[in-house]
Amino acid sequence: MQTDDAPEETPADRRRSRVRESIISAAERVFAKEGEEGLSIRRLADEIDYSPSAIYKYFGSKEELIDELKEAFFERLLEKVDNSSSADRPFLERAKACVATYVETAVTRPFHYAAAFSSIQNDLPENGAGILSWDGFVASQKGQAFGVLISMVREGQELGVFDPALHPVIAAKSLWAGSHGLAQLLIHVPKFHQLVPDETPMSATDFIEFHASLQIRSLLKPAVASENGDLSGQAS
Amino acid sequence: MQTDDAPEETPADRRRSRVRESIISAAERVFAKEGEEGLSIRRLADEIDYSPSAIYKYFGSKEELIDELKEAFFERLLEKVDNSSSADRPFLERAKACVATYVETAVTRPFHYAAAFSSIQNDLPENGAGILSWDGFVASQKGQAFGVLISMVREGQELGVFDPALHPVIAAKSLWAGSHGLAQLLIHVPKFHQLVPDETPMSATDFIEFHASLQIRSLLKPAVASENGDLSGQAS
DNA sequence: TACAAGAGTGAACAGTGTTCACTTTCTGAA
DNA sequence: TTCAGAAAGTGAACACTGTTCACTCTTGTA
Repeated sequence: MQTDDAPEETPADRRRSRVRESIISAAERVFAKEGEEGLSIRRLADEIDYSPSAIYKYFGSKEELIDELKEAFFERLLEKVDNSSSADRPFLERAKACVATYVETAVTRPFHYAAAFSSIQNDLPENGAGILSWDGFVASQKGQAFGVLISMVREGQELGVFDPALHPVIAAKSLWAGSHGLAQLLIHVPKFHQLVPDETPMSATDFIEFHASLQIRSLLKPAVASENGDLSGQAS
Repeated sequence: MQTDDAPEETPADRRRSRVRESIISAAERVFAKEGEEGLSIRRLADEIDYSPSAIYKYFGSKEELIDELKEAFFERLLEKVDNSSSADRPFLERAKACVATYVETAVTRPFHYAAAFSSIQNDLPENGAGILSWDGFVASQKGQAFGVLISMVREGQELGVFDPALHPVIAAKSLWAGSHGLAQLLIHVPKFHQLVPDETPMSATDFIEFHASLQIRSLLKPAVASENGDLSGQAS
């Protein structure tokens, strides 16, 4: 971002961004495998043959570095979800794929996804308006991915398959909650998807598919609900 | 637990468990307000007027201490959910209340709830059978709360309101994912529940209620789906 | 009263993120 | 080409963290 809009790019600039990139890619490698716990500045410095303090010439803090990893991840996530929602298929299939893709991508990089929802900021009661406005939110990567969901709900309503009584934004939030929850449980509860008493194990993909179906079903116009069958909950 | 089944309780025992309790309660106080980040052994020692190393005479590690806080929290959570699901009300109301209570209780102690789902253990591919068996899972506090959901789904099916085609365990997992997701988003996304473009803010409680309704609706037998109306998504 | 078990302590270890004075390297203008 | 100044890079240090360990002191028991 800061290299593109610069009118001139000197060799020093290129050198700098190359070092910066090497830090990022080393961080990405370690973080994807071991998460925030395994990623220490000293270790990172070791891997790229610099001193720990050198890293602070490129990133203000460890948090800033990790934020960049998370943002890049959410960019990929948004892209994938966006693609899956704009494919050339029947609407209900696309809707399901949209939710499923979100969960699948999240699970691909568990540490990235989990870290993005790890910090708790207790909102100060003084700033009554709230730190996070709607506009600020939709501008973020998270918000953009959320925006895809909203338009999906709207489309479903226009097509007459989704319940028109639902507020699109609020329904989308429910959808997001459901997808987020499944992703989190798959990430944090070891064998979540194949956790059953009797011997009918299910693949993660099948479970994601099933969950997506259930979620979409909850939004259907009551009249058409019966037309969307096949939710036996068994792997096909 | 270890004090009750002891045949004799000497004054030393009482003294010991009193100190232990003071550690726990100080930890609880700090953790509830500031989470894992604010809770350091040295600070805890300061608050109870002991040396840091003294704490290790009572708890093997910081993690062990926090685990106890989390377990106590999940005990409360289970109790509340259990109560709400066994109240004397129409089934669909109870079902909704069950989900809503889970989310509300989780949000009450955000740090406890978030911490319970914060560690990622990459399951080693060698132990193919999986670390977490079904039996081991239902024995845990999390598993017990999950068990309540399963019986709720079963009851709904027996009453003929829930889709009999659904596998109760798998449907319950979807339900859990949805509830968990909402709780997490309410905790981690600052103004999640009142995040709307136009001027129709919603209270957290109302949103939880709405989400619970949607979730229950996804399980309804297709035929009766139309009987359960009023999901406009607006605060009442 | 003597002895052993337990409670409690202070110092230390190994680790963390971060800062800062310092040297080295590079670059652009005189 | 020279030279000032800005970057790049460094090592030592600071203030933390969880944890351990040899040590003292208190307590209960034989």
